[in-house]
Amino acid sequence: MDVQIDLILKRNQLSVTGSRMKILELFLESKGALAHGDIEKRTGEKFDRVTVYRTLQIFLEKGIIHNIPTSDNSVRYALCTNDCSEGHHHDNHVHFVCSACSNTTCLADVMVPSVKLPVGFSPEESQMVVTGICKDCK
Amino acid sequence: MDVQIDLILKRNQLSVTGSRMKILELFLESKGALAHGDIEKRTGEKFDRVTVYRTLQIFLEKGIIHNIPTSDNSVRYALCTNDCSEGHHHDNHVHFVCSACSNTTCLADVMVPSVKLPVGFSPEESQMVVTGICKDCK
DNA sequence: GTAACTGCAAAATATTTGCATCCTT
DNA sequence: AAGGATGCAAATATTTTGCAGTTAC
Repeated sequence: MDVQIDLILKRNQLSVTGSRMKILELFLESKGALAHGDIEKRTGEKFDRVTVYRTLQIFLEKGIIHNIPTSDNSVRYALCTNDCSEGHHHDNHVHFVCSACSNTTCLADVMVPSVKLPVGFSPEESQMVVTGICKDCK
Repeated sequence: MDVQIDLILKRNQLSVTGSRMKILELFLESKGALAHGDIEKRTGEKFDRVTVYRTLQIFLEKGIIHNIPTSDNSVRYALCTNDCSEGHHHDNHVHFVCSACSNTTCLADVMVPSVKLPVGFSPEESQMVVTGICKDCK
């Protein structure tokens, strides 16, 4: 059991339970984003589907993970960077979706550029998704 | 009945039917993006749910509409600009999602900036979504 | 007239809710 | 011990599929 996992959960006033540790571990060790289905598969079908839903839900609320935009109808989640706090996310890097393997990668070093909006629009958050071929499918 | 609607359908080798005309009309008159649910509501519940699914599906295939990324789990569609052709979309403007009214607006004049990707990644398409307060909710 | 489109029924999936039980604190 | 988390069952919601009847061309 990783100390880091323990810490993250406690910092967010969450009980440290098996499913939460396991799911959080998954996020920590996977570079990219996970869909609900990925989690069910990769945890080895150990948890109830409902538990996964509820765990993702509460991680989202606590700001441990955020969901990233996708064009298909899948919902994907990724770990927030350290400075995310409850209800206030700062995940300003670009996400890359591979059209071959359909994995989503966080390009942590590529910041989302800011754009000039028409008058009347006030931005709160920007997200950017680039589709293409990732380095593993090259 | 609008000539434009007729033209768009014929140009894409689609039969001109009531539901297609109506749904296409909805897209033409709404500035922003529509979710499946919006379409069911705004057409006045006239069409079968399945027809809406199938119509969106074929519009998507033909390149009449494209889907835009969202962070919540909704799937939204917007009209393609004129130069979209089958399987090859050029919809390079930014989309704006209002966190108050939750409408999605196409910012046709704001292009998606290009970013430099890490080595190994080849981009095919970029999409950008800005969340905030739109000019109507100001 | 023929091929394509629609609507209905139903299947397959996905998500949410309630509640009794179990586990963390 | 108490409150929260889990798992099961079941209620909802969403999307897909098959097929017979209807419509556009």
